[in-house]
Amino acid sequence: MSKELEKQYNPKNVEDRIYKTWLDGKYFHAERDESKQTYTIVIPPPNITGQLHMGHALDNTLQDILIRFRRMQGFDTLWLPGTDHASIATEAKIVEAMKKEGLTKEDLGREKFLERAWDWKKQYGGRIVEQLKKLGSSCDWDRERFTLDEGCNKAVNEVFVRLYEKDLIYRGNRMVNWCPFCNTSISDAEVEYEEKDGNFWHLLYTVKETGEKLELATTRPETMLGDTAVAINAEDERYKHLHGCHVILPLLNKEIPIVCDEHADMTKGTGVVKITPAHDPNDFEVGQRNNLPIVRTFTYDGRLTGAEDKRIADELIASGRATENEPEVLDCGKYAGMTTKEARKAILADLEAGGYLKEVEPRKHEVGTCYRCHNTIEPMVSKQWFVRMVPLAKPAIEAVEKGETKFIPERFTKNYLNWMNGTRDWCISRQLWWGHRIPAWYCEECGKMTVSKTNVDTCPHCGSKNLNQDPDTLDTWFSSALWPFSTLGWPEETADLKHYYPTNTLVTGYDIIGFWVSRMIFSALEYTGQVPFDTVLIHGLVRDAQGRKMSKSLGNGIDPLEIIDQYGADALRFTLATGNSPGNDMRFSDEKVEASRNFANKLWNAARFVLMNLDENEPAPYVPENLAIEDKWILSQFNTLAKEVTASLDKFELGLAVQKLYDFIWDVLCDWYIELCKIRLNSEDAEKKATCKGVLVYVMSNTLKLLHPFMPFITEEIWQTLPHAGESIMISEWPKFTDELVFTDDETEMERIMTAIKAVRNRRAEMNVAPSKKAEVYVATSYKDTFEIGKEFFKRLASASDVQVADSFDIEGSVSIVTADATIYLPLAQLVDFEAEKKRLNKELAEAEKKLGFIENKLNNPGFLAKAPEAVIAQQKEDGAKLQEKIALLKSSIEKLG
RNA sequence: GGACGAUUAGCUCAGUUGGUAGAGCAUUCGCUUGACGUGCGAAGGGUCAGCGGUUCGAGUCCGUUAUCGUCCACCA
Repeated sequence: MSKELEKQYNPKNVEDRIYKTWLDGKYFHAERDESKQTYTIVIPPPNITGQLHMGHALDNTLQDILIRFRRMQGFDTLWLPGTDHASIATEAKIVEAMKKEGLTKEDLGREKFLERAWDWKKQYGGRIVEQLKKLGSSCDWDRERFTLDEGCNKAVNEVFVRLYEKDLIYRGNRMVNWCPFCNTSISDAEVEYEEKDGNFWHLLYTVKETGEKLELATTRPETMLGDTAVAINAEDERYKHLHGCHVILPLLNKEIPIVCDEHADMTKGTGVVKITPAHDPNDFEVGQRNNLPIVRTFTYDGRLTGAEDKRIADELIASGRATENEPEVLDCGKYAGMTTKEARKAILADLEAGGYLKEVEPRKHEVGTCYRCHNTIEPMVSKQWFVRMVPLAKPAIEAVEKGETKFIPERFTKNYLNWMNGTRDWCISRQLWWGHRIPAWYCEECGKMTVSKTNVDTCPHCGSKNLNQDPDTLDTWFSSALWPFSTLGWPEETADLKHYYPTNTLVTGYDIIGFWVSRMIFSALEYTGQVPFDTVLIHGLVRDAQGRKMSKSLGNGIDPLEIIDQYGADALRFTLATGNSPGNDMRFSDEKVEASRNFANKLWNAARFVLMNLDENEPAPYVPENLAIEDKWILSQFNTLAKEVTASLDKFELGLAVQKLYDFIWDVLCDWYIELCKIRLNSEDAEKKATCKGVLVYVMSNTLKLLHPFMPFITEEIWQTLPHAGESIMISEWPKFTDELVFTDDETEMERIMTAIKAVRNRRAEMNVAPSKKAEVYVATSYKDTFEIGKEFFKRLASASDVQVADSFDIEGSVSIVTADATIYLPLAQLVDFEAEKKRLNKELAEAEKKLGFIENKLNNPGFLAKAPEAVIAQQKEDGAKLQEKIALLKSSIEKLG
């Protein structure tokens, strides 16, 4: 025995050590090799605020499987890692930490705040990277990037300026989603709608000209101070007499017009809508169409505006520097300074007191909330930067329609196209400090704006030095959108960019197709003229055992690191890869990980068995001429496995690939081949022993290779102890299907023996015969040669004391077992109830005849014969013939019983 | 309101060119079998949600209904 393994696999003794050898060997590092085909994946950069969760574990397991597979296949592979600065999440964390010291952002100032943020990044930003390593991720860490590093920042500025110059980025007062809690605008994609209980408040506005009361409903009465019109539909017969009239806005006693607009739907409510252009997206549009003033009544921190707010706005307007759609601001008087919630209460009370509140109708409705803090979003007109989406979306839609980028599974294409087709201009400015600062400068002298890739200290319009850079930063997704090429050096024409771009596969969850995938695609097309990747592999969510989404608030998250600690990274990876089909959610449970751990242990012990049987100066490769039937059988099976696993991986069917490996290793290799090997290994025949060992080593080490992408640690550990050439399994050659290992006839013969053995075991178990009670076995068959070879197998695997093979036997009072190829007699007469035996055989006969009838029906069907493929017909004929043989044998057995 | 997904053994899920169904766990029976009890051998258990259609043949394709779920949508 040359080497010894422990009786149980202990991942803790293995994983960190192995990972270090991979790092030391530089196997993850991509060296550009022009002679090879490239395979590139860029990691979806995890947030630096993040801790590894199951979603990351799944996402990175899938990526690592693909990368390891292609690497072994000989591709020049690059898996490029990195992290995302996560502007809003990180900033919130830091603000929170400062709060404990009694500090605010403003106390510190921008520069000091950013210092803190970078310190925080240094301290915690690497945490998730270390956690990815625990999983076994084979990323090229030498190329690790950060969305806020110098290169990415350069790319961001380049893109911003180019888009600005093409008028695809603009600044203006538009309706945005404002989070008063995070104190920033967020994009449409970042709004989550939640159903909440609310009311329709039916209000009465008096018509100035006629004195009648006009009824209208609103879900947000607190916005009424900002109403600058009410709208009716021009076709609405009920209100035709009011065209051109006005209403008196309650509480303010302000006269506002009644306008006709398509937005007013005659079929809903009373057909009258109040219009608040500053605080409702629809109303903003109505205001635009009807030239209504925009009156802002909310501050950016979610309170009602007062005298000071009005003064600032008035000053701006007076200065002449206000831009298009600059809102006026109302001094809300007694309501000033109230939160919107307080204001709702106060305003409703006053409306009621004034007789303006007709009715309160309870109603559930969808309320927009901030994806981060889940507070209610206030729609607000605000001056922000936007990306003009329509011209950018068009090529991105076409590229996917043409199949330049494919989604797997295919159905997500529709999801993507819907998103792209419906998308509105993208609000990209954020009132945050942690992020890419907008490269625009405003001149205090002439008021003009300059957009530039580099710092501007002199105004190009007037020569003034009195310039201020825009204080806002860009949406985090703006930099992530450039990730596939900014990380490779773009806008420089770097060697990496030329070699590895466009990338191949993007692996991500369906939840960020809109946020991220779509933006990468249109960005890549715009700046690089190519799609960023050819395939998007979409996976689902990992849910808990009850099927609930894992979340912090529920506290039902399962920590992948704890699972790794308890069961090993391989078991975790195997669990995530197995039984999981693309795009579908999966449930995660300890039982599943246990099953994976058991599988690892099974493999480990199979390897132990092989090693126990090798001695110092072996291994010699097997000699093909000496191969036994079971050798040819396993080699042929392995050969098929290699073909199928490769095909499955090519098609991104990782779950199927892993299932095939599991079945092969457990059911074929361990349960049959290793058991059969014991016969020769325990014999004294040196040549047979050598052949057996040679085949064992061959099959074991090549199977390990196929399994390696899924379970990298254990396969490496075992492979290193087996005879091997090369430094590491992860850079060894991927097994290929080969004609030399096709042994169809031997497989067929082997199946005959196996079927018979299973039938004997089955009978013995039914009759409760202890395995220790050996019995003679008589095999009556026309395949005498085959069963002669199989004699020893029966002894080993079917508790046979001795085996006789002949054309037929005439044995009284024995159990008979019928397969398609043989009738087997067990002389266990004393255990047999012959009546029961007869019944059993008759039952079997009936089943066989039923099956045969079904097949014959098919074969007598002219339609089937004419249209079914030949292979299917041949198969049916063969099955039919087998059944006929079996039926004949059953009949004769029954006869013998009398 | 739209789109998509799920519905297969008690539970969790596979099933990819349409040929009457598989795994793991659970259950039952048996096993000190010299790799492994994180194991070995065996068994039971399914009109593949309902209905209709295409087809020689449908879990698989089409239509429809039901239940559950997800995403998207400006409905006062």
